[in-house]
Amino acid sequence: MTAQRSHRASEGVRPTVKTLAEVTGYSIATVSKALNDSPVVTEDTKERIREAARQIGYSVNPRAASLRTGKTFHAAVLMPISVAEGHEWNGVEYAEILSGISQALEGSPYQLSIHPIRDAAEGVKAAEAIVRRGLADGIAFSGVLQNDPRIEFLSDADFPFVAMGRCDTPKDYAFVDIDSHWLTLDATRRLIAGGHRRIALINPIPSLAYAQSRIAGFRAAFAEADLPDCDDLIAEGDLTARFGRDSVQRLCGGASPPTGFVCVNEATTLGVLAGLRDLGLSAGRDVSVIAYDDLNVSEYLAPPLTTYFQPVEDLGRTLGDFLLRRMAGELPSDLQKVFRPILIPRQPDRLAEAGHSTQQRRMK
Amino acid sequence: MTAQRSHRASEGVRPTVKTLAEVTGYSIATVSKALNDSPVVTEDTKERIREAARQIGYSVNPRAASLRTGKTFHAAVLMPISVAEGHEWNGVEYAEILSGISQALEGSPYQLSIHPIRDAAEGVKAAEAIVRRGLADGIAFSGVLQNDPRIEFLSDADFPFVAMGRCDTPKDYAFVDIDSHWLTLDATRRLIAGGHRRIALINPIPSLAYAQSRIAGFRAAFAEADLPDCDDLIAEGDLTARFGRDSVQRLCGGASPPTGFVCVNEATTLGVLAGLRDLGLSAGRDVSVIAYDDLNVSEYLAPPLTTYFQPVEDLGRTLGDFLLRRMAGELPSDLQKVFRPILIPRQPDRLAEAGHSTQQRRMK
DNA sequence: CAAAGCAATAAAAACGTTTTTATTCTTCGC
DNA sequence: GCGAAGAATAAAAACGTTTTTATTGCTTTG
Repeated sequence: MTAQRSHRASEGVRPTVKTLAEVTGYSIATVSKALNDSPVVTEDTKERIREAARQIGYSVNPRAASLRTGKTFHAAVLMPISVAEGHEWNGVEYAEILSGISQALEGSPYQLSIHPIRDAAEGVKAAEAIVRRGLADGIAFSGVLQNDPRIEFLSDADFPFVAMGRCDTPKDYAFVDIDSHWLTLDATRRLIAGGHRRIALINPIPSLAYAQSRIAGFRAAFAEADLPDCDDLIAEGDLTARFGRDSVQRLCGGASPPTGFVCVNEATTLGVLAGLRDLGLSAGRDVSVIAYDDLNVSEYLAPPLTTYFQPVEDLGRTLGDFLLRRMAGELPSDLQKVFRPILIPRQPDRLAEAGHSTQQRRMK
Repeated sequence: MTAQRSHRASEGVRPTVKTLAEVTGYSIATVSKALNDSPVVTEDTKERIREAARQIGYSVNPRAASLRTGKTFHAAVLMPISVAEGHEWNGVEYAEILSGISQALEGSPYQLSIHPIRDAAEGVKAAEAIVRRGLADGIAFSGVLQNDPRIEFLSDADFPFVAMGRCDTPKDYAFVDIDSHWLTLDATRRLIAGGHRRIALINPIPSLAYAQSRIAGFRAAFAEADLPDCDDLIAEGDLTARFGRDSVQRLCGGASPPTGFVCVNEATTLGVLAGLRDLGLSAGRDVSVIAYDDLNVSEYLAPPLTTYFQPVEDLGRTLGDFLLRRMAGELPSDLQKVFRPILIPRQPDRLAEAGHSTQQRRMK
């Protein structure tokens, strides 16, 4: 009738349960029950009604059903929107996460809706709005902080959610995560085994929960080898290429510069490589760089890098699966999974011999 | 009452217009009209009712309103989900697009919901479902084909939509796009001016509308310089790094290999650089490579590349803005915008002197 | 000063479901 | 053969809005 829905008028009015009732001769109550596979209606009539529904192309109006049942059939994702200035690539492959979640939701009656947030604080506000206004039946989010207010709030509200990332809250919540502690432990071990003693850790901002796991793993590697730690070589910042480049600049300007780097994502790794080139250093020859990939990119870098690879889409798929199950009432304690990335070695990652040492290169 | 909404029980029942009516002493009709700023209710009562709404934290139930009005207050995005195998990065920064759209929708009553699709055909099915089942009030999508069935369908259904990309349909539809013709024309010109005569165009699959624009611009540059075309040096494929690398391999194996490359996105460019290295060739010395960036990445490549840069987030923001306006009834002809990327020169892009020629390098 | 007009608000209907309650019709036990 | 039980279906209420129609109480006007 209005301009907005003129498209409906052109193809006749949309069929409802009432239409279906008239067509089949049953009451709308029976029709509704039949379509919802209620046990009180006989199999024969169910089949007849379903057939008629197919015939006239009936599909339920989700908002009407929602009004009655209170369920929204929407799953919300709190998606960080870019804040890095100058359109710096921060490499967070949210498209992959969303793709994974979508795949999990496919076939379910749930729609995916996204709520943009700039930081965790906005995340709480978004979550509150979703719960209060009944915008969705469950929430997914990533970038878990050490004390994440979203986890606090949603746990207390007893609202279904799944987080990508762990933190040490007493609440038992559903999550998927990457084994960051193992990752940096293993990567640092590898470099130590290669003869490196001064190793840099390129890390995200410390408020993120996994940043702490990475630091712990990093430290553990030195501790178990009875070596002095390299806490002075931990760089923390946003995950842009610029941050990677700047970190190299800063770290290599110190008295005892690193010979090895443990990186955090594709964008920063790209920046680290660029930073090394700035100094006339070459990864694989003068220094060793180990990457972490959400995407499959390190193979194409110059040089191709040893990397820990975990397709983030897989995490997304599990996240979506967990969210469905959480919304169906499963307990958080049954919905927790930690992924261990696979190591793809592409470099020996050994300390360069003296002739090519970092210190000498830096002189020129 | 049910387990699913136990979180509501804990914080009391959610206020409705009825609550608000009881609290203020007005009827629910007046309350509703007041909240919708109807001219028939006096300013005094409006203010009183609004104040009460604030007091008790009332917010409208969108699904109830939707049921009555027929509007859904959802904007749908058809998002391609990854199909490239082996988790190859295809560089389509959908997160940026979504971020842009979100920003445009912020402050409006519209929610963003995403519908995963694998190709344009699935896109039509998704669009049909959205229209038929009334899942959203408008649709946005990208990856426009030469004869895009989604445009055909949605135009005919008179359903609001905005596309990212143009095609030469007779329908007048709303779109945002990048000036691909100009881009490849300008890039090829630049290489020709630098002395290059054999230039490769790394292109997406030909069914995409912008693939044809790119080819046309590419050809135009040779035509205006009165030079033989390089149609034999057009590579077409999915936009992965692998495709870039493989294309270099194939093109440089020919009788008259390219000395210059016009690339299509970050991932392919990365692949092209890797492919060149495979052959012992170096971009900037032996051959010239010009990139196109959605993200700001080319600065960090080895070597930093001349690039045409267009932040895709800006396109997304305009797309979202157009979609809002289209849903509000504005005409498609007023909602069309073409973005021209900016050139960021980082290399001279001149043909290498004989001593470093491509042919010689390839011998070793 | 009574009828008409108008401004403000209230009542009621409608949107399309689901669910609770009511009705009909068979069947069965005694 | 009659009441009760039970199976199948129908009727009605409810979800929370918006919108159409109705009511009330003033003002205005001839």
